Amino acid sequence: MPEPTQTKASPNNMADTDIAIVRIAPETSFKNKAYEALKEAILKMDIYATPEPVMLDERALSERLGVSRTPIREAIAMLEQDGFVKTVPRRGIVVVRRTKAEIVDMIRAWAALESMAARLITTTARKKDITALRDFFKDFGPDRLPQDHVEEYSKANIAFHQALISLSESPVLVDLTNDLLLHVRGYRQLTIGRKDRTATSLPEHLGIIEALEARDTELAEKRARDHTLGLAAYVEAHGQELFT
Amino acid sequence: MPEPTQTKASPNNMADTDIAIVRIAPETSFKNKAYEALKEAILKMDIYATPEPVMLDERALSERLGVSRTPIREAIAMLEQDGFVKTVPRRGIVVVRRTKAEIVDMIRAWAALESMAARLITTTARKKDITALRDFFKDFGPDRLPQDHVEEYSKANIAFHQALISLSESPVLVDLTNDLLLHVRGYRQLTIGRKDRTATSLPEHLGIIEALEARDTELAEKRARDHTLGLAAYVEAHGQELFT
DNA sequence: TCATAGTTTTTGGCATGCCAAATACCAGAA
DNA sequence: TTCTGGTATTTGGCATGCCAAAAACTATGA
Repeated sequence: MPEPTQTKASPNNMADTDIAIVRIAPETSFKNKAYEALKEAILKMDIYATPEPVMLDERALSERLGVSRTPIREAIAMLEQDGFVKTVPRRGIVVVRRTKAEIVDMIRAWAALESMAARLITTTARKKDITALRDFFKDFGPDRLPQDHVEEYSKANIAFHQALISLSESPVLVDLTNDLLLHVRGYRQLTIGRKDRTATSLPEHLGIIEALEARDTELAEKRARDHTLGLAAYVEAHGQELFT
Repeated sequence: MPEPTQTKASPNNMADTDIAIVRIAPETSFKNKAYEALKEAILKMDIYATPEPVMLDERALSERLGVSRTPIREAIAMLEQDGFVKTVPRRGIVVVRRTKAEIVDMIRAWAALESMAARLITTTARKKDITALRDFFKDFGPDRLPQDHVEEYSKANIAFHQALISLSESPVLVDLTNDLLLHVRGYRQLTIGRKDRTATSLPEHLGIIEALEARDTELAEKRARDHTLGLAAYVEAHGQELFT
């Protein structure tokens, strides 16, 4: 379960000279530093490139990061909760590889969460915030097609989806989808062949925005859901060769 | 992110005398035992009963469980990933209390996932499995009203929802909702005043089942969503006095 | 009595070292 | 050369002990 993303400042009213002293920087521990470092490293590496499973070594990592094994082990335990690694007792720590079915499954869950976000947005978000979603695609149009700038469009795409979810004002939806995205994105071959999907993507995005602006709850929900379910179907249909 | 629930037996074909030797019991480590024990303890305690935050002590726990602090700390790190506890550097480990807004938010996410499950079920589940969902409520009817046996109905209720999600054959949906349920259930005052909601619950459940049987994807999704969103609205409206 | 400086205690963070299981490696026999 | 038994090595699991920050406590003085 995700943490609430916020770090609420305690509203305790002290004396009159209350200068919003929140509490000095928690100086992130080695454990957390190791967690972040390992997580980033895992997301950066291309897990699906090699047929052999990717292994991690506690001692090597501790040496690499300049800390003892203890904080490393705690970080590994956290990553295992996230589902990024799996430690096998006297064998080693292996970076988890997702099957196509699992990726598709995750995208479906993502679709569920995003459609709920769309639903909430129609009832609470401000008009200007909704309209601002168009800016993510302002560099694309009939004269500058997304399919001709796949990499760039891909970034705008992800930014759009994250901004969309954020508009729901729901920390749980935000955190859950971010977690899912991390897993799905790790499967970067998703980029391959995305070209033929990119063409339909932009109009669908705009359709979602329009429904949101119209405060059409049911339509916005449906469009958001179908759009992401479309991706799931695409991966399911065109992804087999990408998994060993 | 949740682990896939399965523990797939490796299908490596050895010699001819392959007697399905799967791999001796992994003998769960102290770390995992501690994790399970602490998790259960946290879920069992009534966090919202006292106004003071509930604290945990590493040393006390290690003594209590008869292990050293190391596996305890690793278990704590895992629980922190789950969002059950929060360790504050030189202060202690505090069991996280959810605000009403957070609980409502979680229920909404749950609604999203469950409606997607309903959607999937209409296209893949077997008729007999869907019909079997009625069994959870076979002990209730016009002559034996749910609101007269709230405790019993509550258990049937949860069992029904979990069985429903399972029918989706989606490990991700199952794991995510289970995680959410653990947090929501911890807020056990949810039981209070549930009596007036129980009356409408049963018909709604049956309505969901009917839509599933009719393979009406849209209707099943809508009914599942609205049912759980109804709970969210209920908590939002009637739950303020339950949070300090 | 109350404020304050100084001391002790508590508490999580972390380094170290040993253990046993699993594996890799190697020499000797067939 | 190949199989086999045994030994060295690797690897995660865990116990221990010390450290510094923060809190609790105490003695001192106005």
